[in-house]
Amino acid sequence: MAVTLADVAARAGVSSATVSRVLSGNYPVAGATRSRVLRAVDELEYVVNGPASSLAAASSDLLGILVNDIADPFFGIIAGAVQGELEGRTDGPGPRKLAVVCNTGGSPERELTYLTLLQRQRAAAIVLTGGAVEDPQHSAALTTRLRRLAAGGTRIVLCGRPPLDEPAAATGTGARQPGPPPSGPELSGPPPSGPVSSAKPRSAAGDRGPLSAAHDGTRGGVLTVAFDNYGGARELTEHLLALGHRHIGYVAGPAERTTTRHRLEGHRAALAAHGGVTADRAEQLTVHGGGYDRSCGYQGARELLRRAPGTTAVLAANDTVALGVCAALREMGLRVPQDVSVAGFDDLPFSVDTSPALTTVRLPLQEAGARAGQLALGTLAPPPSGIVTVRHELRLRASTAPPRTGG
Amino acid sequence: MAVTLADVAARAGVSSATVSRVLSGNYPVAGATRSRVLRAVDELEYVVNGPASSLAAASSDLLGILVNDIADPFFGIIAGAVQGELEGRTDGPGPRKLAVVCNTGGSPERELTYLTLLQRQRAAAIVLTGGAVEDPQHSAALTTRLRRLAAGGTRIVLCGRPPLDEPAAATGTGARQPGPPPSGPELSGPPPSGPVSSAKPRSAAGDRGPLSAAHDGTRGGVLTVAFDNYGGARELTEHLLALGHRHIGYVAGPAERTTTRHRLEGHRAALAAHGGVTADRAEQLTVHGGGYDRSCGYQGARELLRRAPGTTAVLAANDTVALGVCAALREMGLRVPQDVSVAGFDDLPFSVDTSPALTTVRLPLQEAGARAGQLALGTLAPPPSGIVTVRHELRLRASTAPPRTGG
DNA sequence: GAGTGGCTAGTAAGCGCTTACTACGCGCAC
DNA sequence: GTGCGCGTAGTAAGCGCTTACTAGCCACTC
Repeated sequence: MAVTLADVAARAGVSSATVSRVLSGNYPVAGATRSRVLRAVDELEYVVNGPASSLAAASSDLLGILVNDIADPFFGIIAGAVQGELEGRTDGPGPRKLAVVCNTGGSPERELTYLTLLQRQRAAAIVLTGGAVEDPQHSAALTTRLRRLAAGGTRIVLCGRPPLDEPAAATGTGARQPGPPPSGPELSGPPPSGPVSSAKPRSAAGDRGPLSAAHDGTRGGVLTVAFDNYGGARELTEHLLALGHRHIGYVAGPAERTTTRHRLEGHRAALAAHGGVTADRAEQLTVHGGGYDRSCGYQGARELLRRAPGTTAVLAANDTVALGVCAALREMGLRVPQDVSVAGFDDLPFSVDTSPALTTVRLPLQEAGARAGQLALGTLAPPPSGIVTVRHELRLRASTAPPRTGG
Repeated sequence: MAVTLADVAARAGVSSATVSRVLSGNYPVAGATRSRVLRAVDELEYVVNGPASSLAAASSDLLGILVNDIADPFFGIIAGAVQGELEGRTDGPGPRKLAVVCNTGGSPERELTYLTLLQRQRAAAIVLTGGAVEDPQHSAALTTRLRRLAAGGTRIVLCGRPPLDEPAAATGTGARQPGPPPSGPELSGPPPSGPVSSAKPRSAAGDRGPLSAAHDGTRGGVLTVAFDNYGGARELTEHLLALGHRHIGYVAGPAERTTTRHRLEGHRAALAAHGGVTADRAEQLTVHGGGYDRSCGYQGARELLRRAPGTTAVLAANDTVALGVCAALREMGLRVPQDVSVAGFDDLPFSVDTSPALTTVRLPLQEAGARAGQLALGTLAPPPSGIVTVRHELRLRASTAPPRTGG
């Protein structure tokens, strides 16, 4: 049924080895022979058998991308950018590598399951995007898993989640570590090595054998493209404080996610630095949602305003959540920003078009995805630290304004 | 380095055939043996070699999904739903099949390229989502290609694009065929077979040999989950007409897409049926954008209002475009809906939260994706026609209202 | 007590491709 | 003229898994 290499070889009057060489182009073949082969390929409409090829060559041209929610543009943009990089590398006619996008739904089990599936396919690289779940047991399992994959030659890139050695991921205790006070939002700054996890108990699961030195970068060869969620949130809160707000609510994402934690910690840090708000009060003004979607924002805002009717500003876990917050406020008869200011995070495409336009923190998702793709492909040499940090940027728009009364 | 079947077999004291059987579970193995094998698998952390397995079994567990824009929630939702179906089939621990999401960016060439890539991987099924490009040459090439893949045993499902036999896809002439006047928006109506392409020139490319009867369904085994873009747009326009609007602008999507054409034709049909608007006028009030994104809506609205300042309502190609339209109107000092009514299409999650909330046509993307996934997996028996049509539903919200003056 | 059939498990032949190794032919230097 | 080396192309040994076929074992039956 299917046309094989041998068929093409017969038609071109050469051996199958020659055909293989022509197609992979990694061996000198005389011009005449080459074109004869190519013609035969064309005439027979031959399409390489990927599995056979992967088996023989012990490698595949699959690249896995794990996302928490494929319907969320946040991930769509990143995934699209990663794929864009695959196309750049046109080793022949069109892209050679294929991206496998896996929707984990934020579930640790599925994350692990997909990792296995990808490993089974012998994926050449895997990019894990978005916040990680902070369950210590899962973190340990995941870390071990990723390290082993990396040691086995699979390129692993984390995009938008903390590097593997980050305290919360490598520590066995259940206690939450303080957020990372990044040295700055700059591109590929030096690793914040110093104060990080001094008493690190070498991860819970048995670390069998010395993880052979992987391609490059430290941290067992697991590369990272990091967002400065902490810094972004802090700046955003500082903006609100500067406007005069003192009753700032926070509708956070799911409690056990790194992204949630870092943003929240940045927020709290700004509050603490300013001094006008007690930790207790800040705690009271924080509501955790079950996800990063619109309805969480809606419910979160209602809960928040019930707890603290005097709230004059609401920070949302991200732009989508902010949308829900706005809807709830509007429904309660509160105007944005006259009665309550609202700010999001991420600066998704729609955020500039909401009314009022949303104040938010722009994360260069496109760029982050591209970088992650390059790291995964080996196109971009990773910095010594193995960590590339991308810039964020405050986007001040119409949804935030000074509070009506002085605060 | 890698653990193989043989290693597991040795450890369990059985032959590799037995291990294979335990893992695939398609052959009786004594309980004791099975558990011994399973333990060995566990201890060795064995992960099947997918390529080898696919090669030997002449099948793979990859399912391809082609989308026009992965950053667009429209596609994200569909893709997510398709993947959801894969997980349902837990033949073992977790999902067995893997979804490969390919971002074509709406480019015909890339569509073909990805098809080749998927064919190379011997994907078990391929789902093509979203509107198709109507270039006759490309259509012919695509049709031939899909038919051949289907004949070769790959399940092909079109989701949100017309069935293969639809006039514009099978005709060699450049002339645009009239839009499909669907019998109704009901689930799996009979195929509108009759009047379709009588003088069909058997497609441009050489149709070698009789396409062997594929699994099921007509149309060469290519299944379809269809949206009634035509009907939805017509109803939406009827709604506007009923409100009293007579100057209805249309900011359409890219001209050469089936989705664009069908929606536009539905719109025009409503106008024609109503009688109050001439075809010329309708033509004048139509602006084509270069894509389905926000900026196209923004520019389109500006262009439209320049051409026809008296416009009292604007229909957008989809919700995202509608967002851009609203932004442009707002910028021009026009209020929605007091000065100009705006309506979208698709009913994406954010549409209920815009302000004003967007009137639109709800497309059950989730359901469509799920059905497409089921068809691709063979879980859902396709109707005789091979076409499943999903319901749409008008969502009347705050962005549409009667025009200020009587029209 | 030999025959029969139902379970299990092993044997081994590929699946289609890659690639180390080998073979051939020809020009050039000695 | 012989030898060497380079540029090409063929040979064939796997890659790790699936599966048809075969074989052993045991409980029954006639």
